[in-house]
Amino acid sequence: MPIVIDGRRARGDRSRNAVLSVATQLASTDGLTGVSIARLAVETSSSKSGVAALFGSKENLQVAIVGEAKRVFTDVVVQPARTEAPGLDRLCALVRTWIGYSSGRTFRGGCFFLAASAEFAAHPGAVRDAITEAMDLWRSYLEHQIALSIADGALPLLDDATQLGFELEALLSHANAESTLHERSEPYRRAERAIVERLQALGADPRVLDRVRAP
Amino acid sequence: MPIVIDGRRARGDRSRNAVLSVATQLASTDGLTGVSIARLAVETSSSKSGVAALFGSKENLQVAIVGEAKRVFTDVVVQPARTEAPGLDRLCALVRTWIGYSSGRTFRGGCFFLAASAEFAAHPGAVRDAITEAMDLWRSYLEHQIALSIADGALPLLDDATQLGFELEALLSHANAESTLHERSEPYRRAERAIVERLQALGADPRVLDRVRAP
DNA sequence: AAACAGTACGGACGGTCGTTCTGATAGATA
DNA sequence: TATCTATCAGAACGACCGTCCGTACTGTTT
Repeated sequence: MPIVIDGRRARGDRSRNAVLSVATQLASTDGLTGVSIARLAVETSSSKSGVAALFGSKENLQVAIVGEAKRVFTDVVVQPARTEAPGLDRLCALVRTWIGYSSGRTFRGGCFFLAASAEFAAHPGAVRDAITEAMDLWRSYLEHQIALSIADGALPLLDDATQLGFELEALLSHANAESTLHERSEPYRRAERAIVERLQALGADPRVLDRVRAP
Repeated sequence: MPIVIDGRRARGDRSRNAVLSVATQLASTDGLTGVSIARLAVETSSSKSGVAALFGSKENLQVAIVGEAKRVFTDVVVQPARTEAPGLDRLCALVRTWIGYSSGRTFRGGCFFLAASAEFAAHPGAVRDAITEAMDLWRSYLEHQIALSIADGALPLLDDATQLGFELEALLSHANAESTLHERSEPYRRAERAIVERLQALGADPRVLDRVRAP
């Protein structure tokens, strides 16, 4: 990624980011199909053809929105957890930051990727590929921390990292779904509780609760 | 619900059902917003205004689609499980029939309600109300079977039926999401395994596995 | 037989959509 | 200075959308 010195491209990037900032929010509630170039133009006080020219096509725009959401997700969920040591500590931190990301409505409609993946599950193409690539990256990162926990002996009763990854993602995404649908925060408490009890059942330090709950 | 003897209404009901049958399939992949009256007219070889007249408005059509999906869900998931005794046996049967319903693609896009609820989570109104009502009914039925299991002493280590209901729904819906997104059936095996182990950890008869797995 | 109700059609309505073309402007390059 | 290049605005396009109107046909009710 070369540093942008071209004033024209710099201006374009500023415009693109302004549009994408609005677009990710819109897409989390109305879907990637629901966000229209015309509407983005109105909300950013620019012309429809101007917005269209910035991305070339609607599909390109959708891919760019996914990329922007991935950037935000990394900033809000992954980066803050890097202060914790790799392994179980960081795994708990990721659970904590993810719940904060979802419940704090970083995106108005809850987790962007859960909304987008449900929308595009049956629509193969560049957009779905971008979504699955981002989600696969997140899953592999989660599983890596689980694998490290096993290697550390922090989860002595677990041997299948992928299985625990599946269960954690299930609980977190269901909390997101229930919370957005019923506009309540109780589901996050239920997910927290299930995760803590599951980790304890796998032989984790009982004080794992304090690491999952927000400080 | 009076029996229809009016020939005109009977004809209308036949037309409505024909449209709804196509519409539920379409909605499970393209969303309730994505199914258009014009497209339904083409796919049912009738006129656009004819289809529109059958439902009055698009919102009414969407509510009717949810109702049709609920009917199908009851037929495919709830009814078959009624052969098993209330309590843990029926709970296991419901898990089994639900996995069959989702993995067998009763709806092309996987579970209709999970797709619809994700789409309408941020859109209050009659459609979302219909979705949540159907899902709440299913949840309460699931929780009721869990409560009966507790009362039977079949889950001696469990005291919170709602919590287990949350966990089961999380695992099942995540299997649906992963399966539709990656077009694989492995997630259902992971959900099965997690559910069986969870029930066993709560003190259920170890042979609970045979009741969850398809015969 | 007459009045009414429900289903279906063709057609037209205003609106939104994504895309494309033209031209103006600002900035980089030679 | 002259030549590209990237960002925009304006205008128009064809396609699709949901809704409404008038009309015809069928069946029910009185």
